[in-house]
Formats: sequence, structure tokens, C-alpha cells
Amino acid sequence: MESRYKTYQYVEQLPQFVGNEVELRGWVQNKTEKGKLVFIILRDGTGITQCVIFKNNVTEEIFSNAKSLTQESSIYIKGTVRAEERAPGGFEIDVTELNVYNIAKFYPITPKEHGDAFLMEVRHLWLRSSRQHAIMRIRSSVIKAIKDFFDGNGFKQMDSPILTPSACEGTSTLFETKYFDIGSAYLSQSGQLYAEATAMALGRVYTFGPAFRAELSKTRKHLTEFWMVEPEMAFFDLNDDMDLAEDLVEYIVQYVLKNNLKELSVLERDISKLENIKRPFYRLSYDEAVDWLQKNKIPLKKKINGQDVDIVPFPWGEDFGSPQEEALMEQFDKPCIIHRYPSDVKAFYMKRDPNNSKVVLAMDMLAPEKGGEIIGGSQREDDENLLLERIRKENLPEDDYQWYLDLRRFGSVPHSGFGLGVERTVKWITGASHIREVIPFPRMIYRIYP
RNA sequence: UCCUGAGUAGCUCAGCUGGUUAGAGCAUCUGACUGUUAAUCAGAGGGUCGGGGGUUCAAGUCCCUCCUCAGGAGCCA
Repeated sequence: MESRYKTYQYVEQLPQFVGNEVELRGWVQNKTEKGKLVFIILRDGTGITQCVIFKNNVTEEIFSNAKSLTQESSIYIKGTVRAEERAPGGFEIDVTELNVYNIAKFYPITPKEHGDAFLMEVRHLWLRSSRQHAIMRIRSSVIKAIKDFFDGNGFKQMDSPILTPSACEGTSTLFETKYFDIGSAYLSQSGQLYAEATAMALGRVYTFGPAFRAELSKTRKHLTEFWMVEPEMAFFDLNDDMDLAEDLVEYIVQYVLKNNLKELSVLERDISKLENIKRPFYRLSYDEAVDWLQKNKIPLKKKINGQDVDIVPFPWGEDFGSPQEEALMEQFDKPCIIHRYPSDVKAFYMKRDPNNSKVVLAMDMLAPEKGGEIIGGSQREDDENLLLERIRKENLPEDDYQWYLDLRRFGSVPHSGFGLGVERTVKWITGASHIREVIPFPRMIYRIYP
């Protein structure tokens, strides 16, 4: 689509301008001087290119302006594009004109190494660095892929409320805020329940928005504010749900491979590992997973009276923690879905397995290479009485769930859905070591600045 | 919240068993150089050693306390 708005020439278009004059606008990533030469690495958001200012080719004023440039100063340049092997990226601009928008003073992020704590303090500037730039472009691709996938498969997007009257799942700690005279409102931890209602109106829907958890998690895979896409499908059973989850993840990874090879290379990501992400993925029932843990003597780590205790063999009925998930995933080179968990460790809205009342029709997708849990989903309980029973058992406020029970009173149907964590997925695909790197401005316990 | 670890220049770090005026590289500023890629070379400026208290003739160093940050656990996307 041709833009109606003002367009400029960009670094990413340089190959088509070799031998011609271009005008570029951007920031000075680095500058070195060598007598009558000034080299500038110009960054314009689409890429970087080297610009050379040779004293004899420009006016005295331009040359002295070039010498006075500092890291991250913003400039306009005009010059001729030339293929140049010695330059990063293979192209170089012979500069004839230079205008300065702003001379940056004392940019704090130097080309040397920095610690994480410092970089988080200057997150608003850190985003300009090549690694963060690459991650943000991949994040944008992942979101585009998600929307394309659902839009192309007959889904309608619906938006769930962010302010909610009570907990969706009843378990997590929520952010609370005053809501006029009505009392308290809570920031949503999931749009799922509302997506279920909308699926009964539109058939197949997805909700895509932020989720908030006030838990005191302090790990490299948790944020207090994160983005989640949650499809919900009427007339889908657990198997349909798992098929859809696999298709989605395959589509996202292949989309990124098709569109972001340059970024993946900046991140030094092993492409072959991503190329391998094609259906079918692996699937294990919880029972099979527990068998494997027991055979391989993977313990359950528990705290009993303040003492760390390893329980072997792993007892049936306990939920998996990071140590179990990581051990299980070491054998796989593709994502693995674990399904049919004990009902006691899963949320109240999950449907009981008709073949085994001890388990629910739940599924989690774990990513390889320590990607961890990227998807959690289930077939939903569609029987009014069984659902009410679970709500009472978990001591949830029954009144708040009357509308949700209505969905089971007026034309209840089998339906399923899942939630995919955008940051967890981007972290896995990019190979980032910490989730805070894959969202522009991470919100974590102990950090809300900048 | 619990466990572990760390705070020394703008940044990354060194600083021994407590002992003279607190050290380096990068960044900043000045100068030199026509091919730099984290350029190099010469010079300059830059410090409440996280805060407070204590021990001592003497504390960046030892003790107490508070603060901040990082990693892990549980919870989960």
C-alpha cells in the first residue's frame, strides 16, 4: 500500500540507490575521526550505514560540524551511495551536505559493556541499541503473525475489559483500584471468561490485550504486566484446541523466519532450531509425564518446616514446577503439549475428563531450549452444576459468576480456548535471556521506571 | 514473600592481612592523523567508596542497621 504521508529515503533501501544521491535522517550511532576524514555510523530505525565526510569534499562549516558530532546526535545528510566492502552493511555514503538537528550531550550508553541494572534505568535509550532494536522488530512480527493467523482462520477479534469486578481465575493476586461508589475494581489477569461469552455470539473469537498479575514473582520469565492472546472457540474440544495451538505456534515461528532473518542474525540465533518448528509437535499426558519423571528420578522439591526436601519418586497429583518442566523438555527439539492434569492443580472452569474424573481437559505447551510454558488452555466446563460445584469448592464469590453461569444455562455448548503469552513466545524465538528484554517498558516487582 | 549474592568516577571493574594524596579502561573535553570498524597516540577534568551508626591512633577494607539492585524458589502466560 502506498502511503499518503510524507516519505523519506531509508537505510534499508540503499541497495536500490547505488550511484545515486540520497537524503537520510537519523542518529549518530558512532563516530571516528581520522585527520581529514570523519566516519559516522548512521542509524535511522530501518538499519545502519556508514557515512564518510572528507574534508576536501565539503565546506569548512560542514566538516567542523561533522567533527563536533557526538554519539546519538540527530542529523540530516545528503550524499552519494557507493558499494563499499570495508563498510558495515556493504554500502557507504559520500556526504556532501550535513545538517544537525540536535547535538546529544553525554549519552550514557557507551559502545562498551554495561550491567543489566544500569541498562534498565535507561531503558528508554537502551531500545536504540542494535540488539534491542532487533528484538522489538521481531516482537512486532510475532504480533502481526498472531493477528494474521486468526483473521485468516475465521476468527473475530473482541476486546475484553481491563477493569473487572473480581478475579477471573480466583487464584492470582490482582492489582486493585477504587471504582467510584461501587467499590473496588481489579486489573484483568485474563480476558478468557469474557471471550467465552463472546464466542457464544460470534463462534470463534480472540482477545488480545494486556494482563496484570500482582504476584511477587521475581524471575526472568515473569512480568506484572504482559500481553496475551486468547482464542476461544465454540464447538471445539480439547483435541481441536491442541491442534489450533500447534498451528498457531508453527505459523508464528515460520513467519518470523520469513520476515526477520536479519534480526535473528543480529541476535546470533541458531536458525536451524527454529526451522525445525513444524507440526506435529510432541504430546504427553500428565500421566505419561509423571511416569517419565519417576523413571528418570526427577524429584519434587518441597519445603517442609522450612527445610528443602527432595521427594522421589515424583508423586502423582502434584503440579510441575520449573525443574520438572526443564527436565522433561531436555529430550525435545520442538514444543511439547502436556495435557489432562489433575483437577486439583488447575482452574475451576476446566472441564472434567469424562473418562477419568481425577483429571481435567487442560493443556500446557512448553517450548524447547528452556522456552518454558508459552501456552495454557483447556476445554471449558459446560455443565452448569459441575461448574457451580467447582466455584463453591474454591470459595469464589458466586454472585460475581452468575453471568458466567448463564453461558451454561442458555444454550451451553462444548467449547475450548487457550492463552498464549506474547513475551514468553518472543523470548523463546529471540533467545533473549530475560523477559524484560522483549517488551519495550517492562513492569516488574521493584521496577516501574521508566 | 523466602533463600543467595552485589553496591568504589557517567559506565565496566581493580583495590591484598585495616596503614601516606583513591586506580585502570571506556565515555567527556583539547590536540595529531585520508580508511576507522569497541580506531590509535598525547594531554586534561571527573569520587559523600549506597545511607546511618560503631570499633580503632587509623576504615573503601572489620561489626551493626537500613536502602537499592541482581539471581533462584513458589505462582503462572
